[in-house]
Amino acid sequence: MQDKITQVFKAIADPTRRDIFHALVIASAALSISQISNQFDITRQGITKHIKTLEEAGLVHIESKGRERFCNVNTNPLKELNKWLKFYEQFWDDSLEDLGNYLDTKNP
Amino acid sequence: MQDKITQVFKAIADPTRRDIFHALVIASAALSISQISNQFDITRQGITKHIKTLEEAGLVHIESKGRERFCNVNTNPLKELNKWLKFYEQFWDDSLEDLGNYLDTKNP
DNA sequence: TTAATACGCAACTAATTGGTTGCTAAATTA
DNA sequence: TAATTTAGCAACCAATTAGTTGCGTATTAA
Repeated sequence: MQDKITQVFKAIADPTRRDIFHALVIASAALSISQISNQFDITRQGITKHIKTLEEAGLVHIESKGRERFCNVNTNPLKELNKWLKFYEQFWDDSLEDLGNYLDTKNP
Repeated sequence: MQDKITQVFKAIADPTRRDIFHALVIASAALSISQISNQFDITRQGITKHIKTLEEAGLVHIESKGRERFCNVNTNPLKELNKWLKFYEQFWDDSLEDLGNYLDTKNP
């Protein structure tokens, strides 16, 4: 099994999954599998597989209600990616504004 | 062909490539293919393939000198990932994350 | 009670991935 | 000049991925 951060990176490395994830975030409500697949050109089963990947990365949490399964989004695992990126931020060659932001986070 | 941000996400989604990338960053000098492969347990050809992926994502730039090929790292493409994450930052929930950490320590 | 809906599971496929070995060519060193 | 080092290329392989179709089952609606 891969480590957590790899799971999250791989989950969002796929453009379709990023789209599903985004759809869930802007919906600001739990969406059923069918509701999601209606928005995409791939089959419901294809969506289910993507959802499972997102779920395993902790980006989606599923709640069953009757015959439906509602997908709740959770953006928190993205914090790990942010933390990973943070280290390399110091090597970006950038404008003074961004350097300022960096120094602010270093010296709050 | 995939779009740029997908290329960058996929490049760093692989743990070996993250390690190679990290090795290049902390080396703060260009490393040859052999110098890199000496640090890993996979073959030189394996490393070459990973380097190519990183190169196509813009995270590595190669400079030939004699029979050697030196890999220069470039962290700038990571800015795109940061920008992508930025949008979802507003949905992060600090208390839930703390609860998650708490549960992790309770159930390791 | 029957029909429709929402979904999971399994099997299958084609393409991609991460890795290997074997070979060749160019550049450097002895 | 001969041997060694650095590296690319091609072929191959096993595992994974992104997607499909077909079918069975539970839940809801008519």
